[in-house]
Amino acid sequence: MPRSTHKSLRRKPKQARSLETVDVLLEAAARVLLARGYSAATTNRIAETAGVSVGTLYEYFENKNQLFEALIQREVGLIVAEVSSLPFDEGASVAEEIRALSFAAMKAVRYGPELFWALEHVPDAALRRSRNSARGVLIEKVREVLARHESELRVRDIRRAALLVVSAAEGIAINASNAEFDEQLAEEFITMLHSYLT
Amino acid sequence: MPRSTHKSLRRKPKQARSLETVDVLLEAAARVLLARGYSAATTNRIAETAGVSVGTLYEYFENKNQLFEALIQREVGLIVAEVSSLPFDEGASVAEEIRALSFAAMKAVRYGPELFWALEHVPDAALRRSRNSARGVLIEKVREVLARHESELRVRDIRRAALLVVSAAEGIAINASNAEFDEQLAEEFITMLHSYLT
Amino acid sequence: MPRSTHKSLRRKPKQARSLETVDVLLEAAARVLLARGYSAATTNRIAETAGVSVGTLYEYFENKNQLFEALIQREVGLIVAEVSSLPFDEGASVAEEIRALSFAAMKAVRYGPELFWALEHVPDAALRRSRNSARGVLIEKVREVLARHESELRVRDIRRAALLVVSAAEGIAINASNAEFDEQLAEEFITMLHSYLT
Amino acid sequence: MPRSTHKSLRRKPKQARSLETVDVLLEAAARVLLARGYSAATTNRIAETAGVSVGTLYEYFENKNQLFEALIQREVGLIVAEVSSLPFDEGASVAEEIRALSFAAMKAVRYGPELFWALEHVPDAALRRSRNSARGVLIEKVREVLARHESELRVRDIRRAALLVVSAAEGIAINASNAEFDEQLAEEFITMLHSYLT
DNA sequence: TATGAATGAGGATTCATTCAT
DNA sequence: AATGAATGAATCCTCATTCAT
Repeated sequence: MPRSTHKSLRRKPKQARSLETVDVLLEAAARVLLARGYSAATTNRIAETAGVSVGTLYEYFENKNQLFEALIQREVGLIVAEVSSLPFDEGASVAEEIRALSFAAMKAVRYGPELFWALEHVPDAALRRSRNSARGVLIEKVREVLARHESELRVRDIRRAALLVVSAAEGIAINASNAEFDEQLAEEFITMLHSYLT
Repeated sequence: MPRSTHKSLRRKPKQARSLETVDVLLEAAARVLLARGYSAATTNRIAETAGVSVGTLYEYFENKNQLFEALIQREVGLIVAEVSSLPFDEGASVAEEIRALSFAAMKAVRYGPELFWALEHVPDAALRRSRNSARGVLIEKVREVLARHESELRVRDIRRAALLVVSAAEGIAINASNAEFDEQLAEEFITMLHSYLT
Repeated sequence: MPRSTHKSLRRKPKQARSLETVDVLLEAAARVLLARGYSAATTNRIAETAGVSVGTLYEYFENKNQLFEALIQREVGLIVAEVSSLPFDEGASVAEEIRALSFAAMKAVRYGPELFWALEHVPDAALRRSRNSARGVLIEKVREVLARHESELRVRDIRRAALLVVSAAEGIAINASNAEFDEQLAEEFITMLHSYLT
Repeated sequence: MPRSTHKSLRRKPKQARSLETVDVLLEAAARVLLARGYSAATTNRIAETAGVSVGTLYEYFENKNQLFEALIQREVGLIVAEVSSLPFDEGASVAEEIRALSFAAMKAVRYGPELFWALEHVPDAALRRSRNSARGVLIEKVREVLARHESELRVRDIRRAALLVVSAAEGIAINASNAEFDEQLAEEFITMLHSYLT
């Protein structure tokens, strides 16, 4: 599985060092975002946290938004990759498949949902698009699973059901940072999906 | 039932005009927020949109955050009020009650969920609290409904179920601005809740 | 002895009430200046302290500077009046006369030298002039005293001596708010003048 | 002897250019202050006068007050340094020593006393402290001189005498900007001190 | 490639002043 | 005469971005 490809970088990283720098910057962006919030996440602070100069940051990213865009794409990419690489299990039930899907997605959320939450504060339409496209992938994946089990299901409009499932999951993820969220709530959610679908 | 109480204003509005001005400002803040996003929602722009001068804005609000704080509280207050004033219907089923609750909440979201989404960008902990307290009210309301119908339900932990229901609803509301959201999705959601709960 | 005449007022105070208002405003200006410093002495705050509206303040004073100008003139006027009204004592020695002069001036400084200090922060050339003219009066008065005793004195240039005496006194007055300043320092000052002059 | 130490700067000047910039800014601050007064000494104007951008000003100074604080400390430091470095002359009389001290202090007042006068308008307690500490150094220096000549003196309380001398000098310095101040007044002042002390 | 000093447009906020009531 | 809400020019300060070294 290839690492993220970091498209649309200013300077194409042909050397190992450059690739590292990009990752160090994204890492720093994530850390600053989580630790101090978006309004404190200045380019200078991120560069400093990354241990490079602002100038270097701008060698790799056209502007601040593109840095966050890249961060989102990296994190979203991880989720998509994780979900896409799920082994295809012929004999699994809908419940089992949805369950596997959910946990695969959760596992890929490296910094916790808080990072996504913080990333919402980035005021750029492009980010909205990135996020939506990630959701699109998830919805599609869920739709596939549902389609494969169509005969077992009560729901008629499979596309809509997938949309509903992913949206609901998102709502729960968003609140995951709250105290009351725990493993059991995740299980309860799967129970809900199960009783809804079958 | 008064529309809003306008607590903690800088200048206590004793005259009718002042009261209007506050509302005009909140209205303008909401409009600018929706139309141009948080980062473009400058105090000058909001004042201009409201048709008053910046100075006037600062007559009524200590600072920018307090303006948005007031906006959140007003909107959240509307939801809470709407939900709280639901007529108590002895004979209603869980499904009916949840349905009524959902639509009451939706009805109170005057500017659509987009406003709440945009308000998340306000970098102030107080806002997070306001929003969370609103969710708390909704969760409690749902819990009450569930408790009243406990015998009909399959779920054991009612508190957790309420949390799940509200979180899922939030996820759907957040995506409500997308094209695919429609009345039918809302109905489907209620179907999901119904099959989960009973 | 007439009260201050309050020249150059916007609205000529023909009625008792107006005259009072002016004094109340000057009083408030002095109090705010002493209590909170010049930068906190806004026209709104002064009016509020005076118990009137800003509008009223502007009925009586063209602008903020003129208010302070009037305050300075009032206070300086008191000093000048006090010093001018000193009884002419034929038989007094230079030392006695200078002593009397010093204490007369000190007595007239109603709010303490701190007010003059604070008034220095008013950024207006006109005020500098007011203050200087007050010094001019004092210098002239001292010069008269010295001239009357010319035969007893060592100093040749009486005008210069008067300038020196008043300037030195001013330096001591400015530091009068410091802890170490006390009655004895004042006496020591008079001793200094005495040994210098005779 | 270094000109100024530039402590507590925002950006530690590691390069020659930075060090110059700080001095250029302080110079500009002094010039603007003298030419147009405190209320016209805006950060933008000072930066412009210095030939740099506002941003640069804020690279080196946390805020406007700190800029003036640094200016005061630099100028006060010059006086203290000049006075402290006075050669110790065993055989000198009190009069000669005081004379040397006075002229040393005057020489160090680069922009004339007007700058100190203008700096009084800076509304910050820290500045008051800086100024007072400078006075403290001068008083101490004078006290030392007087103590060394105690046997020749009439004054009993040497500390108080030093306080009196410095305060009087300050009063004269403050008025030094007036037309009538000249070299002869300074000499007359020294005469006064001499006749007072011995 | 990397650096970091410099830039300056833009934003939040204040406050002297006005004027309709 | 008095009021006080409204005004908006002016101020301080930030931070994304550039560019000479």
